[in-house]
Amino acid sequence: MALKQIKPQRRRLADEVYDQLVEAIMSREISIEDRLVQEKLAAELNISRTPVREALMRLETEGVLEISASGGFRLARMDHSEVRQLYQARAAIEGQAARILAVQATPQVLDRLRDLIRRNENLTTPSTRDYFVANRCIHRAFMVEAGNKFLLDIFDTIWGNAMAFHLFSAIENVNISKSLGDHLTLVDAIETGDVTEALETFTAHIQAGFELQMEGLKEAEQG
Amino acid sequence: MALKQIKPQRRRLADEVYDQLVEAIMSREISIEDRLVQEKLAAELNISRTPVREALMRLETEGVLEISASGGFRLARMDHSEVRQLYQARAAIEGQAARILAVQATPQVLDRLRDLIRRNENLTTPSTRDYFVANRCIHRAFMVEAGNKFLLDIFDTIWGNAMAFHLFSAIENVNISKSLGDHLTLVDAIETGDVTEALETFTAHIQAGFELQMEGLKEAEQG
DNA sequence: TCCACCAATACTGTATACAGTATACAGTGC
DNA sequence: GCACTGTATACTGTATACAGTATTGGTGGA
Repeated sequence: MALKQIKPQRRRLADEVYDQLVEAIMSREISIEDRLVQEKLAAELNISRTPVREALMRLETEGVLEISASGGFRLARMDHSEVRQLYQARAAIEGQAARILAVQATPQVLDRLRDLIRRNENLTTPSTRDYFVANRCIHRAFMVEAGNKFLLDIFDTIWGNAMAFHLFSAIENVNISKSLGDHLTLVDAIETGDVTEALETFTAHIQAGFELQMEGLKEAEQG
Repeated sequence: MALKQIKPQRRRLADEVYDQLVEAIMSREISIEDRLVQEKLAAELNISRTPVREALMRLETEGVLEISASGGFRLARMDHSEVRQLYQARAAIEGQAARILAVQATPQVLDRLRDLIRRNENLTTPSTRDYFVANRCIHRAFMVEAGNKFLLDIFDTIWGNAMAFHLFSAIENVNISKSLGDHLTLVDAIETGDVTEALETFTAHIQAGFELQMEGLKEAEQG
């Protein structure tokens, strides 16, 4: 008898709320001036306040939401300095993964990465949202292959933050394909086995993304 | 008029519970085989289950606790591989801070750091706990001076994890003072202004801490 | 018009109650 | 004695009720 194992993770309502909120944020259904109030959301979802509260507080500790002065939560906003800081944190985490991979990556790992990159860079119907997802998928793969669960956790938190602000290649004003064609060279840098080379290549890639981002932000402000 | 903004941070019971749990973990009042059950804790603290639940779940997402199979939470266990991963994450974060400081640190910043290090390395009654606290205080100062709130957040999470396992110089079997005398050289490395030099010095320092840690773990297992 | 003060309300934090699920355990048949 | 099954128990997840506090809005007085 070979039955599939039933999902061991009991899915809680709070998780469901969390996912729905993330989805709503990414699809811009929740805007910067919306106020998210526990009672309202609970009524809308037809559940009690308890799981809603939990989801909201989780998003708050992750930095996606912040408490509004007049009660409730709203999308945290990020100024230029914070965007820079976020990219610095990204560089720290992903750069370290690159160092690790430079030392330990096997040919099989490199193949897997190249394969995944080709599949994800080959978008037929590219919306900005698709770009963001593909970009995250590619970068996440490096983290997974590096095999460090703490780095992976931090990565997810950072990109969760970025998601809230449509950062990391999700700004419309930028020609995103510029930054999305570059990922195979990252694998090449890892393949050299040179730790510093790998780090510098990743850092440069992320730095380039940062500059594109800042351009986009400036244009968005002027336009 | 330039008054400091009063922090309107309402202190909630969940925060209190959280702090008490952290304190209890650090002072080893909670051991690895203890099971933390919401109802029991709530009764002990004479409050309701709600804030207890919140504190426990916070510690769980931080990786300090894990859900026990038979219900309740218990201290998460960390094997050698995970300890290594944690140190890798540390190196990523603190190494990046070092790179930032190498670029932007002013003489005033360097002075402040040296001053704080001298005060903290000068322990008169050194318990292992004191060492841990002093060590964290020193390393945290670098993060604060780097001025990146994301890196600081991640730092706190990582050291929160370490706290749970008495890691990062809190193992008794190791001659801790070896690693606690080294911090002024970190400032020197930053002062050179050489980004790579700063990174490498920090990485080496953390690597040395890791090796001390592993020695301690091995001795603890054999003894 | 502006400010002060008071009432209404909006929202959160905490307690408690209820229901569902998993674990432990004892009883029954063999 | 052993395997299995039903039942009690333990614990969590969710709902709801209650209380306190901050914000809003309005009213009266200068």
